[in-house]
Amino acid sequence: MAQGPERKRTPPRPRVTMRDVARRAGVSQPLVSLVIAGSPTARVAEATRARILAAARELGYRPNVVAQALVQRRSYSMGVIVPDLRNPFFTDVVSGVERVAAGQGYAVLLCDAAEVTVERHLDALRARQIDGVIIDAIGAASVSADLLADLNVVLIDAPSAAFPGVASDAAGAGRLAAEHLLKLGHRRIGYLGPASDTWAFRMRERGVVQALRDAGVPIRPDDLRRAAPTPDGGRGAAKTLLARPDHPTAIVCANDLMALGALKACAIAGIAVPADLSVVGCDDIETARLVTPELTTVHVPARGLGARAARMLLQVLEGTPARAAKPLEVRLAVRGTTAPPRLPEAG
Amino acid sequence: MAQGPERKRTPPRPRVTMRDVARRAGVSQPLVSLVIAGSPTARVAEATRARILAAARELGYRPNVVAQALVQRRSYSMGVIVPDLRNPFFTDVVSGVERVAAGQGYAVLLCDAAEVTVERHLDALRARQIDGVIIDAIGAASVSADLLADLNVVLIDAPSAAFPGVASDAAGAGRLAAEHLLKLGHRRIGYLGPASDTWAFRMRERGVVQALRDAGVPIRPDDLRRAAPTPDGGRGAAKTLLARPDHPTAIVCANDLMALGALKACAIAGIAVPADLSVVGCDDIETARLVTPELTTVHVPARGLGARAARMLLQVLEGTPARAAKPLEVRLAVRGTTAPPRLPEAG
DNA sequence: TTGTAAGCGTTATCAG
DNA sequence: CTGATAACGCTTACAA
Repeated sequence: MAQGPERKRTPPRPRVTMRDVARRAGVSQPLVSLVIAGSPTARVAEATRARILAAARELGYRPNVVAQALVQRRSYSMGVIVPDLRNPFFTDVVSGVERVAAGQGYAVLLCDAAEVTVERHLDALRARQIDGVIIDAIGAASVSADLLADLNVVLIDAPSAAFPGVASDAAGAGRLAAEHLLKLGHRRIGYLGPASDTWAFRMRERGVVQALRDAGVPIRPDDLRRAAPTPDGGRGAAKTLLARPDHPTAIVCANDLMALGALKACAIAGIAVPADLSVVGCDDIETARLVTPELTTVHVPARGLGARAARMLLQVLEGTPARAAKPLEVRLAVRGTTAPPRLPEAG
Repeated sequence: MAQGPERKRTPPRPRVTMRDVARRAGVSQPLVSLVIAGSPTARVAEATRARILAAARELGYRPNVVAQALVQRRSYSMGVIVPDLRNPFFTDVVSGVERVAAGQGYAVLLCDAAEVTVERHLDALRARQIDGVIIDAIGAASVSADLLADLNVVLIDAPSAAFPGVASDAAGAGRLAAEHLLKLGHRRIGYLGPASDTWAFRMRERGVVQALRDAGVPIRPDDLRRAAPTPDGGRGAAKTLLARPDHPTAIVCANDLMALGALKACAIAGIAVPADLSVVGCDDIETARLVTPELTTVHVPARGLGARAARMLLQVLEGTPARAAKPLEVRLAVRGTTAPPRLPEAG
C-alpha cells in the first residue's frame, strides 16, 4: 500500500476521542461507547446518559470508523467494480449503489476495471477490510476463485451459482429489439456486438438471434459483426457492414454506445436513419435521447440494478441470505431511429 | 454510521495476521512488521528477513490496512466529491482521480453530491479517517468552514485562498467560444447558463460576456438565459430563446449537456444547425462527437483535472506544500454546429 | 448501573 | 540487530 519512499505524515490532529468525552462527563470510556453506539437496550442511568451525550455534543465528538472497523472486523464500506466508468450505463449503476449505500452509512469504494485490473482492485479492497463488493458485468469465473473466496460479493449482470446477484432480462432485451424490427416489417436484420464474453452481451445477442430465427429470418453470417462495445467500435462495424450495397435494412446493437457509433457511421455514409436503415440500441443511456433522431432502444434500469445490488449486499451483511432476485424488467423505448423498411421485402 | 437495528455481523473470518507470520518464522511480531512494511534501510539480518518473507508468502499474509490506518492515523484513501455523477464530465474527472490514486495504492471513496449533501459526505469521510478529499466545482465557501478545517482538501474548478486546487481556464473557455463565433461573422450571440454560482460557470459566462463586449456586440439581456446545467435545462432555455422570430444567430452554452439540449430544441423547432443557428458547448464530453452535426465545443481536460488534483493531494499528504498550479489549458474544438450566419448582418 | 480488563492488527519506541 | 512494550480508538465481556 502506497509505500513510496519515506512518506511524511501530516501533523496528527488532536481528535476528540471517547476518552475525552468520558473525562468530561466524569465516567469511564466504555460507558461512553455504550451510550453512543450502544443498542437501545443498554441500561444506563438516564442522567449519565444525558451527561455523556451532552459532553459528546459539546466536544463535537465523532466516532472513528476506522477504530470501529478494526475491532468489529467490518468497515461499513463496500466496493463496486465496473468494467468502464466512461460508459454512462455503469455510471448509473454506481449511482444507484451509492444512493442506497450512503443512505445506510456505507462508503462506496469505486473501482474502474478499465484503469486497474480486477485482481488488484480486489486485493486493495480486501486489505481495507471491505464488507462486501459489487461486481458488475465481469464474469466471476474470470477472476481466480480464491480472490473472491472470503468476500461477500453480489454480482450484477453476471449470474453465478456461487454468488447472489441481480441481473436485467438481457435475453428479453434482445428479443424486444428484434421483435420490434420484425413487426415493422424488416426481414434483413443485422447485429453489432462485442466479442467480449460478458453475460449480458451474450444474452442480448442470443435474444436477438433466437427471435429472428423463430421468425424465419435468421441473421446472415455477414450481418453479424463484432467490435468493441464503444462508439468507435459501433461506428467501425457499421461502416463495414453498410459498405456493401445489399446491407440489412435494420441493425440492433449490443448497447447504446455502439448504436450511437453506428448512427454516426450512417451520417457519414449518407445513409438516412430511419428511412434507409433502422437502428436499435440497448441500455437507454441519457445520450440516447439527445441525438436526432432519438435512438430507439431497450431501456435497462441501470440505477435500479445498482440500488438492488447494494440492498442485496446489505442483506447479506446482515446475515439474511439473499435470495436470487428475478431479473429486472427491460422495456422497449420506441423513438426515432426505427421505421418500416423503405421497400417492403418479400417475407 | 450504519447504526440500524441490531446488525448481525458475518462470522469473522480467520485472517492471517502478522502474529501468525511471526510464529511461523520464529520471530517476534514487530520484527515482521519491520521487514514487511519497513523501510529498505531497516537493519535486519538477511537470514531472518528471508525467513519472514517466506513465512508471509506461504501463509498468504496480507497487511490489514485498517489496522495500519488506526495507528498511522491515515487511511490511504481519499474522497472525491462531484456535483453530479451523471454528467460525463465529472465521471471523467473521477476517472482521472482514480487512475492516479489506484496507482499509488490509494482507495477512492466516491461521493455524489446529487445523492447526498456535501456536509454528510464530509462527515462520513472524516469518520473514515480519510487522508484527504478532492472537491469538484463546489464552492468551498458554501460548506461550513469547520467541516473542512481538519481535512486535507484539494479543490477542482473552485479557486480559493484557503485551499490548494486545480482549475481549468474557464474564462478562456468562454472567450474562445465567443471569439470563434465572432470570427465567423456572428453579431448577435446569446448565452445559456445556469443560475448556479459555481466558479467555472461564472467564469465561462464572464469570458463570453467580455469577449462580446470587447467586440462591441454585447449580449442583449433577453439573449442571456438561465436554466439548469442539464440537457433539459438547455432545451427549455433554447426553446424560449428561439421562439422569438428575431433570435440570435448563435448561442454559447455553459456546458455540453445544455448545448445538447439546445440542439434538441432546434431539431424540434425545425431550426437548422448550423445554417440557421450556431451552437457552441463547453467541456467536450464524449457525446459531443456522437451527435450530428458534431458539437463545436471547448475542450476541457476533465481527466487531467482529476489526475492533477489527485497528484496534488498526494503531495500535500507527503508534506510538500502544493503550489498553486496554473490553470489547465482549454482549446476550441471546431466541429459541425457552427458556421457563418446565414445573412451577414451589419457589423 | 458503571468501571476494569482484554483485545482488534499494526506501528513505533526503546531497552537488551 | 532484535524483541518487549506501549499505543491507536473503540467494542465487549466480566467484575464491582
